[in-house]
Amino acid sequence: MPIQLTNSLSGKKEALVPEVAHQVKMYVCGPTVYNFIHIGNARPLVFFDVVRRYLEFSGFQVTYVMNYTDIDDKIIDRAKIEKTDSKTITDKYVAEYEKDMALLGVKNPSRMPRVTEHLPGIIKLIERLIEKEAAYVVDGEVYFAVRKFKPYGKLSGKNPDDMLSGARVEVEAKKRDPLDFSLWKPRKEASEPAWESPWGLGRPGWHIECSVMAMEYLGESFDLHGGGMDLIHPHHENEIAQSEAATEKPFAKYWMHNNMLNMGSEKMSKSLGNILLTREFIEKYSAEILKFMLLSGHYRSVIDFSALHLKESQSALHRIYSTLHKCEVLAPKPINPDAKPATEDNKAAKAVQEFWDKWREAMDDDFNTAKVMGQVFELVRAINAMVDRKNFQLSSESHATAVEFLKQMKLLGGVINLFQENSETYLGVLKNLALKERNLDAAQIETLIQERIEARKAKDFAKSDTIRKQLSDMGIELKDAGEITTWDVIFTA
RNA sequence: GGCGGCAUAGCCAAGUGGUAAGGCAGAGGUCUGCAAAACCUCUAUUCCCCGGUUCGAAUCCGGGUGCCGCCUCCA
Repeated sequence: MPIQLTNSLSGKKEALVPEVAHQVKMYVCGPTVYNFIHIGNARPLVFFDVVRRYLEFSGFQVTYVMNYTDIDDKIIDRAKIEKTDSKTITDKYVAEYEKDMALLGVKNPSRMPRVTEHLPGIIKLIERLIEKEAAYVVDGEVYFAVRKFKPYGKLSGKNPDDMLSGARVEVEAKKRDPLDFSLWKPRKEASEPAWESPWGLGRPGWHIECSVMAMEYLGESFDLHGGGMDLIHPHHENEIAQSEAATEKPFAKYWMHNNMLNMGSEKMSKSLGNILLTREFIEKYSAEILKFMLLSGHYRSVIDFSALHLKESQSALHRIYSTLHKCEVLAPKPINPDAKPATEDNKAAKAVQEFWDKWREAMDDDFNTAKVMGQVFELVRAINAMVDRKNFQLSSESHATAVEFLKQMKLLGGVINLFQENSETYLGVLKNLALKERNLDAAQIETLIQERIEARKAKDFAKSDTIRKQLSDMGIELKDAGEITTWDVIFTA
């Protein structure tokens, strides 16, 4: 069964058949490097990394290109604010972006080219378009002639004739048609970064860079182009127009678009100001929860970010890690040769066995990570039923299941970029984050717990309960498993 | 105004013709000194509304309604 994906170009699910067998060439629009990224920006970063990982896992050799847009008005503005030059700004935020990628555990794309390194290619492509009369020059500015490219609108479904009515199309006297967009802009101020070109000093427009960099590293036709849904028009539509007008070949065969992340039922965006920085989120709640939230919904659905949603995700993810933890503890323990397998053992063994096919089937079907999460929880329940039953003894069967469970989860985790952490570490990190947030001290908690253990031994339950109440008021939850008492931090929204 | 997308329980969320996954929250039970955790059971006769196609629809078609996105920089 080949991998199916929803192609925005056709609006339908299609089988992924790359141009060259066993190789996928993919391009995803990267960041404009003038600021830290917010968690909405993290969505395509995390999702397309999963796409790449799953393709590689499925045996494809993937060439993954993600660009840095390091020429842009906002960069120039930012440089003014920080009283420095564009290069300093872009270098800084490229480094910060890479830090965020590392924190998210996102694999480095095969290439991360920058626009400033591709001026010759950009100029060459613009010249090619002018030769073909798909573009024209007016006073040092080069425009793409949208009407010359007949299929314009094939990705977004927008008809050029409809686009003018009621739309906010910028009317510029220099343009032959209001829909035409800029390929090359002349320099306005001496302080702006600018490059020599046949049309004078200036810089490239926004869209042309992606066409050039994609073609440079992937060829004039390649397999998969990704990005956020908000880029469909005009950015991706324009990429298609420029590229196909120049090469007269299909640009990308498949287009995939992730939906938005909303905050307060509006798109999270820098211009609206309703943002939460990826860095802040990770410091406060961990990267794991962010990834879990992003992958718990289908990539084509809107995710509404809220405190409640966050809390639910924390609890849910905690459940998975607790089960991983149980099995990690069990794995090195000696097997009881007298233990006989119980019904729960058989059920769990079967669940683990079937898991492998199930999650791959879900991933084959348009990268349905949300469905995979459901499957994970079903498996978790089966494992819990085995491990937590009364009089559990580690039979060779249950031991094998626990070990296989860990193995399968690591395998899946390697694909969806989750569950890679040692559960002890993960749960510990969560605790520390929560303690820090509440200004609590772990040593103090341990002391109280020790006192309670003593009280319980002495059957002084009144004192034991007082201490437990005291801890619960601090947001600490106790779990007694026989002689052993562990603790957790209660999540708050 | 045009073009996309979405609408499933208190909340989050899978499910594109065969009779509603999963998670969170809640209720009861097992376990426990009592709890918590875990497990078991329960919690949408019904999938925004109205028509239609079909033996059969949350799923397909037509018409509404509502929300989001894009048409300006945006993942």
